[in-house]
Amino acid sequence: MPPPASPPTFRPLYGQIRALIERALDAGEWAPGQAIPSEQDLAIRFGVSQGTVRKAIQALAGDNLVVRRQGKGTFVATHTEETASNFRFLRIRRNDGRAEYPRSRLIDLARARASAEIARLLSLKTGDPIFLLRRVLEYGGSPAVLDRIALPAALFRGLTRERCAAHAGSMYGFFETEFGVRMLRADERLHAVAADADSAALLNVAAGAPLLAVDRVAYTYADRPVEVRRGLCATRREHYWNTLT
Amino acid sequence: MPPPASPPTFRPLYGQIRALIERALDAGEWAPGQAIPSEQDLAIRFGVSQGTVRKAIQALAGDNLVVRRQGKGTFVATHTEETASNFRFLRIRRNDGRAEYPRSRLIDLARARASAEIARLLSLKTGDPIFLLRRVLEYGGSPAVLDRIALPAALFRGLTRERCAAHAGSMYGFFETEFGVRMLRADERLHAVAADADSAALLNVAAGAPLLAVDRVAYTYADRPVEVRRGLCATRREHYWNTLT
DNA sequence: CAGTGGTCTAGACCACATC
DNA sequence: ATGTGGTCTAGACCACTGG
Repeated sequence: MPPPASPPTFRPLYGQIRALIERALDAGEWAPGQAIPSEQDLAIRFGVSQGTVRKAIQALAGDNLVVRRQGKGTFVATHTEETASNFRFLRIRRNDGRAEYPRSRLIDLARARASAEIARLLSLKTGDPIFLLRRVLEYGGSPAVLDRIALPAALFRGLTRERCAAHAGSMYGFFETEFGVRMLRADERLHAVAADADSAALLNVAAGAPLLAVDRVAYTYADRPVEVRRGLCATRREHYWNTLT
Repeated sequence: MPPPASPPTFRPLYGQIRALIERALDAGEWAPGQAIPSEQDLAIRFGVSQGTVRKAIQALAGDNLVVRRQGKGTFVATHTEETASNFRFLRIRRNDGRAEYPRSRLIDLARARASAEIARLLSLKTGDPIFLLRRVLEYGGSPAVLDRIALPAALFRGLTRERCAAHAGSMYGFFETEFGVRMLRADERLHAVAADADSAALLNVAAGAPLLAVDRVAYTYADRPVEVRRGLCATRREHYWNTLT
């Protein structure tokens, strides 16, 4: 008979170093977009070899928590760059293949209290204060996506319609810069639904038209959930893309 | 003035080794599910160090072309295992979270000629012979997905309704075992559409009901396209899931 | 027990960016 | 010239598997 399933206590050194660096990132020791110390410096700091630090950093880079640039250094990942990292989590593209980032238009912003469902997804208690905001993404002036976004009020103190509307780029860049909330990962579930009258008007489609509903929960460090959103996408000129491996 | 943009000719050694191993995989030197030679053996064969072979193999493992198992060896990836690898490319899950693999039911199978669109996607010429098949995926006896699948006839000689219906598991396991065609990667584009009468009947929904349309092109080694399919999913009890990083 | 992949280290050198 | 990350090597040892 086999032994009674001894716990898998083994944890490689580079995994522990990775956790230490990740904790430092979470604590804000280095700002988004800024360089973290060199491999050599971190090796001295943690008392391990450079190769072990390298494996730790490469694991972090694999999860997009940092970005490595040969000859320059390793940088804390950010949503605020001019490049594709700005819209890292945007899976909506134009059908014709034209590379174009959408324009965001705020519809409304309100304080509210978390429903049981929202509370569960955000690890809050039912009735905890949240923000609810709606916005539309437009491609070439035409509305394509209507997002309803729920945020824990505790993490977004001072969020106002004005500050929100003033920001041109991506939502997550805004969250990162203004509130220090960094989105690292998100889970999505997609359904096909019929447009209700309200959404249909905002998306400029007929009521009842088929829409792509994208339900997302976004997480920051240590898998703490910090956003729940539902996006409704009119897939006339746009689509949701994905690659399977 | 800077030099006129010399071509980036640098290619790391482990990348070249990776390409050599990949070519051997493509040539069928080792069968799916079987072990490839050990790192040490491959290092001798290619005249490089074990560490370089390791990096090459880890790159292949990262793309799911092989699977590494500590203490056992490195194995050619397969779609025919009892585990999750059987339905590696299936992104449809039940809403209630119950882990359940669907049952596949063949609707029909026909020879046809590639349309311009299909030919383009499969790198064929318009009019080249293809197979067109339709099947339904059922969860707990209820139809959830209707797939229309186009395959180049040249790669699937001898495909018949009987052989197709006889196979219980995943489509790609069937393709791998019976025709030696290994699906390695796929691109998907999702739209929301209204159900036509035919699809609605097969999916047991009302005509005009919103459906999730999943358009997929699947590739084998060297990015050769070998399948085009459109899946129509009634997302009542199921959804399409994705993780963003 | 032997064989496999996994970890850790140390050193040398390469490619890239900046000064 | 210097400092960064990237590659390549060599060797030692660890964790896991199966005979």
